[in-house]
Amino acid sequence: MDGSIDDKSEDSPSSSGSSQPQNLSTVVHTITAVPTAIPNQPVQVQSVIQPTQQSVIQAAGQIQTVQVEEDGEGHLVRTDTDIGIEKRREILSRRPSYRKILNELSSAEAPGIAKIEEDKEEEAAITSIQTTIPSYVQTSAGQTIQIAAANQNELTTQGLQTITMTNAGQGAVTAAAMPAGTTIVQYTQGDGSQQFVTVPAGEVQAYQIRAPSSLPAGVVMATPTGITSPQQLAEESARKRELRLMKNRYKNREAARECRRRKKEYVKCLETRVAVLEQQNKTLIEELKSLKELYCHKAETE
DNA sequence: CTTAGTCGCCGTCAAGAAGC
DNA sequence: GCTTCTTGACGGCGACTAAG
Repeated sequence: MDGSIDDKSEDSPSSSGSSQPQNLSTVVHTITAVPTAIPNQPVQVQSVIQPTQQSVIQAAGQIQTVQVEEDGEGHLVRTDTDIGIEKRREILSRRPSYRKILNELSSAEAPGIAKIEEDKEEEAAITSIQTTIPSYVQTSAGQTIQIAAANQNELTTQGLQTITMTNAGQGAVTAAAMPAGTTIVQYTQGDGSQQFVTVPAGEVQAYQIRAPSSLPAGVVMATPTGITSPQQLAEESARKRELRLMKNRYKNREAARECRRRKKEYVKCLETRVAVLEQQNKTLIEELKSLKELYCHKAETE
């Protein structure tokens, strides 16, 4: 069950994401779990959480204050059934991202925890495609052919220096989900990095290399010139679709990596918090013990 | 040595959220 | 409304380990 957390202790302002307690003393909070599948049903949860954790979830989900009453057995029961439930459920239908959670945690926490940086690696990401795709190409014993650019000015404005066409229609390429006979068009940029596009065999000479604005810098679409028949148009659109899918898959691969990294970081952060809290709990228990002893000793002497 | 089970990592897809 | 981002779920793969 995906539950929201609502603070029942003293000053729980649902409006403020900024007024977070800075000390890490243990506070008993009431967790009001809002069932997403069974609406308006009171739930009974009590737990001990930290102020920062509570503030995180408040900030992410903008939780409202809810009425909580104690039932006969000492459980805390949520009793409000009126406005805001739908909205809250809507808000909570998806948990906030790890990036948000961890950044909130970091801002509330001591400065030891680093924030998750925004992605500023767009260029690096595009560079890494060059290290991925060549593995399909280098294993083939393809014939390399130098071709001339159809529009030299256009190419030079894109920073291209050489264009190399690699005839790589062997098994290594077909294993990479490319049709047999597919030709890889490879070109080298000014910085020495390489890019690849796929072109069906037999159509190479009819192609003009261009760089459409919709693609990331450096990725080139190969567009056939003089296509007239519906079949060629269909092939062309299929090719474009495949290229788009390849691009999406690549981006998602990177995104999944990032997501896993953030998740790991988030879990690590939580584990650290658990360790800290356990230690604090220990200390507090010891403190309570010694105070009790002191009090008993004093009472005995009087 | 082989096999089965487990674990961690990865790529992909799909769905929802967020941005424009 | 469309595109991009984020993340859960799923399956595949390799490494490791214990049992036979």
